[in-house]
Amino acid sequence: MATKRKYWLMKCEPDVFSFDDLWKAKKRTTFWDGVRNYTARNFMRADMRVGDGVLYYHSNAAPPGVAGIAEVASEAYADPTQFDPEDDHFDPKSSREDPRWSGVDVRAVEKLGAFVPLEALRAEPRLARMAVLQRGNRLSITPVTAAEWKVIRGLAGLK
DNA sequence: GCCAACGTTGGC
DNA sequence: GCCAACGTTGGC
Repeated sequence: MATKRKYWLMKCEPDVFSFDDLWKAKKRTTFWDGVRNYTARNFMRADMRVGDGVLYYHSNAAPPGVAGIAEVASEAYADPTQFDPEDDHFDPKSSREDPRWSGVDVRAVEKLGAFVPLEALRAEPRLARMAVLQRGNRLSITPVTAAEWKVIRGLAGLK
């Protein structure tokens, strides 16, 4: 039996790579590089599966919020930026034999009827326990429950 | 293993 | 630009 589909929220700064950028990308797909947090990395390595749903969230934006629907498009594999001394995400302590950091491919699958600002997420009682809304949360990748996924699709004008 | 210092995130 | 909250680092 296939593993149950899971859901995630992934943060990206739209000035760096917005949902529209992803939509316009080749195959609407990009490699999610630059994750340098062990919790987020472990989610990708251990828990993400191809086909999992992704809320594409714009952080450090005005306003911040959910900007699109995407999906996990590959298993986790080594993030090449960790090996590149010229890259901002270079990690001198990582090695090709035992890469410290991984990423996954992410594919845009659906545009929203309406952008869902953070303010609207906070205003929805059914989302009160959502991981990304908890105090002080800075994780770039957080789990989303199936119920939360459904509520947010509703807020976005999708069925 | 503790914990202070430091760097980063991200909303405002 | 500010700053609270957090994760990581490194001295001990």
